[in-house]
Amino acid sequence: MFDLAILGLLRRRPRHGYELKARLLELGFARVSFGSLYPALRRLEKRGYIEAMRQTGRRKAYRLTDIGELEFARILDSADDDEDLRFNMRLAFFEYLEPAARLRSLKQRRNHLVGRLRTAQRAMESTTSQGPLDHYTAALLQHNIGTTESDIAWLDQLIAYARTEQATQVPRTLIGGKQ
Amino acid sequence: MFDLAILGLLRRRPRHGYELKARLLELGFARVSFGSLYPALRRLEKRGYIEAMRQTGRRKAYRLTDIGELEFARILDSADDDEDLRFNMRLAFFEYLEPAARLRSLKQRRNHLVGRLRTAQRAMESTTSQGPLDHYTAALLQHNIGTTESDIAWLDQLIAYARTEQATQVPRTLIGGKQ
DNA sequence: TAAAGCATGTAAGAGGTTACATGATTGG
DNA sequence: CCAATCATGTAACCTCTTACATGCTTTA
Repeated sequence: MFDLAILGLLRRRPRHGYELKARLLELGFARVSFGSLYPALRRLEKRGYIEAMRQTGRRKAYRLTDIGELEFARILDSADDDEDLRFNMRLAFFEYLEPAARLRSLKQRRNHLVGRLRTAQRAMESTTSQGPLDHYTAALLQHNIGTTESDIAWLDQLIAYARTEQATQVPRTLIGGKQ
Repeated sequence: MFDLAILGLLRRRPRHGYELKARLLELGFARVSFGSLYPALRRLEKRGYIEAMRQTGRRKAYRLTDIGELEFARILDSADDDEDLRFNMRLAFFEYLEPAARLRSLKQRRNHLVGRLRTAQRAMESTTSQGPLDHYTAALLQHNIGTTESDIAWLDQLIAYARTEQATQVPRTLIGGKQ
């Protein structure tokens, strides 16, 4: 789960485990325990994606290897729109994705959320039709709908931005230079 | 993870596994696979919290036992504010919690979110101060702050509602009947 | 009667959680 | 020098995921 986050943070510069945890917290990934972080680091090291470099004292900084960079690019580009946290992690490293891939990724996520919104709305209708809901269940369903709508609106902003990025880029080919 | 949800849905009435999945989807818990649902059902059965009652054909409906109801109450009342999904699940079954416990639970969750908001704001400041962020990371941090603020506002509404519930209740004791 | 959808189940493997254990470094 | 914090690590347990396998029931 943290593979993407770890590789992404190490891509910026080498860091040790304890520091990684602080960065992850900043990015909004609260529940990261050392019991999962350190095993994850060793797993990634065993697979050759990262390399340990002893630092002062007990510290053990890791740096991203070449195949680690490839693996990072692979995970970053693989569609994974079902889980919110996973999408957010990918977004945190969007700078390493090329503009066209960004746009594709954002659109896919949007589609997914639209589907989720429909599900939520249908749930609201069907449960309401068979008798009045208790206040808290109704509040939850309504909140599900509201947050999904607001997430879609947010994505629309990101999509609009991504489009301008593409438009300002020099086209790779002279054909199909659609702005 | 689904224990609370399964027990809560079975508390309303007996259901079979396949149906449980549909109800869970309605409540907004999208990622529930049969590979986790059926083992969970047998786990709960082994512990005596639910009982199977064969239905037509292959169907196997489960009903909540007495100790299952106790276990449900225990999980429902245990604080668990760190994970969003878990809190939402508890909220979906708030009707089975007594008003005082609801209010306590909502306040705890609010406190937790306020802490998360502070973390997010500090992250925004500290990362901004050391050079400009790339657009998407900045958008993510800003979005973290925004959704947390909006969740707090939502909780404030729920807390206000919970207070009126308490106020309209007949006080259990004549002493301390603070409205 | 064949296809699609309903319904349950198992096995292997990956990965997370909690709890425990240890050692280094810094500040009062 | 003691406490707090930094820093890493292990082990047992649990649960989830994916993939596979099976059989029933409805409807076209």
